[in-house]
Amino acid sequence: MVEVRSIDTRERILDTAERLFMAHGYEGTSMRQITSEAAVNLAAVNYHFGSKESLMEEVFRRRLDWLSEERLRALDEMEAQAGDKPLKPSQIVDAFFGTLLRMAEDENRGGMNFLRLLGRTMTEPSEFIRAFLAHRYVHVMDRFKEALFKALPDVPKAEIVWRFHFMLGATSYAIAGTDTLRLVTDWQIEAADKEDRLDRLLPRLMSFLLGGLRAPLPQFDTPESQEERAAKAA
Amino acid sequence: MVEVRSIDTRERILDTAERLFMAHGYEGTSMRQITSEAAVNLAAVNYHFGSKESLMEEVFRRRLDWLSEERLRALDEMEAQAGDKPLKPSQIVDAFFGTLLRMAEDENRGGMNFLRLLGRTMTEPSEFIRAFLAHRYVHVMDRFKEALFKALPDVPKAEIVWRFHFMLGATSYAIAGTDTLRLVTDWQIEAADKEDRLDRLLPRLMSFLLGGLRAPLPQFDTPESQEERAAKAA
DNA sequence: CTATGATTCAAACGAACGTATGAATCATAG
DNA sequence: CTATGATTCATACGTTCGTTTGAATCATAG
Repeated sequence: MVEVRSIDTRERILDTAERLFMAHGYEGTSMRQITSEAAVNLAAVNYHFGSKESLMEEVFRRRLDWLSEERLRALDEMEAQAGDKPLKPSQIVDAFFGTLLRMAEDENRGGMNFLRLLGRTMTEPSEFIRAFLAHRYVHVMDRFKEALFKALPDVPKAEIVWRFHFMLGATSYAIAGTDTLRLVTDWQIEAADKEDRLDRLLPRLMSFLLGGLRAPLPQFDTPESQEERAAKAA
Repeated sequence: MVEVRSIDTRERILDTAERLFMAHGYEGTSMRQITSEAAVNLAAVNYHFGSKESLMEEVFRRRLDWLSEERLRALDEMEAQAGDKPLKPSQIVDAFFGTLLRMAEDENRGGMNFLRLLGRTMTEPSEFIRAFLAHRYVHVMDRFKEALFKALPDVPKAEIVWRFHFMLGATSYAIAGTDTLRLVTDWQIEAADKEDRLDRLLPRLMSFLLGGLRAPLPQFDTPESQEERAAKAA
């Protein structure tokens, strides 16, 4: 067989790059940092991946290909069980965001580290990686969009797309989480250990996402009239 | 008077840096790009600001000092008018996030460009700028946290902090908006012009945020029991 | 054992980076 | 008009960047 030494090297590079890209960003991480911490030669990245950009793409591909399949599998199962009936919004949200967060519990699939890298990258201005993600996983987004359209037939499609977008943002921050949260508060929220925090994050986030997804529709007028509706709904 | 030529130079550098930091990130933007596009000498940044890091801090300080005052002023007015009674959550959310989005309509205060830079920076791993923001504006966050605690006395404080955090994330994505949204959908949401989109964004976001903020509390158990509650509440 | 292709290695490349320097140029006060 | 301090300028410094090269080393097939 070919590739005996190389598999270890490739994986070690990917693991290290994933960690450093998360900690310092793409531009802020140098090839020398990666290869040094991975204990491989400087030229190894270019040999195995071709370039720094291709390495970044592979870091994402390794995790997201699996995640996308899991998300679609979860959605397929639910739709098969529901038959003709539309899914509940909570099912769709769980298939998408729940599958993502449950991925964080599996250290072999990148754990929290990769999720935080993902969340940060979505807002980061790295043109090439955003273009890569957009083209490679657009079909997953489309499937979930369509599912939400069917589940919420009375809500304008534009509104659903926007709220899906808002949910992505909330989730991104939820994942980046512990660090950014210190910006909001210096007060110790919970002394619980990491496992516990992760267990509690999913229910917390799901409640928030579903509340936002099913909120009364905006009226596109003065804030006062919106306030009236909100007060009435409460 | 001193500083006649320098005021123009300073402002031109800040404007250009703001735009380029938004487009390519902090690490991805070079001093030579900034000074070249601002039509000033390469040494001008170090002369006027001392270093690239200090320039970045000034880019934020110039906008956020004003924004923080506006936010606190809005909150002060509402609390004065409410007397002893707690504010409505929608008022607090509008004072914080509404003030932010209305800032985007004022091109003299940075417009959408700065807001997108801000949103991206919150998830970006630039240690020094995150630390700067955390220390300089922590008192604003604390004021709004306390206001939410009073407005929602039955909701655990930890839950409020988390939901405030989720709201920040949703807003960050809402602002980054138009670009990232193409990742969610290639389909043309609205052909409306920029002004119109901005007008509609605030009501859309406010509905979502308030829906999330007032969602039923999570129970930290199985997803099934959460689904039951969600169905009952709908 | 030997040949072959895959992988690793040390070293170097040119380019771009942030910063520093000292002279030139400007605006203004006396 | 002249002196002074603020600002601009061209240029260079030392460092680090991503990438390339060609030889050395390895694992395996014949």
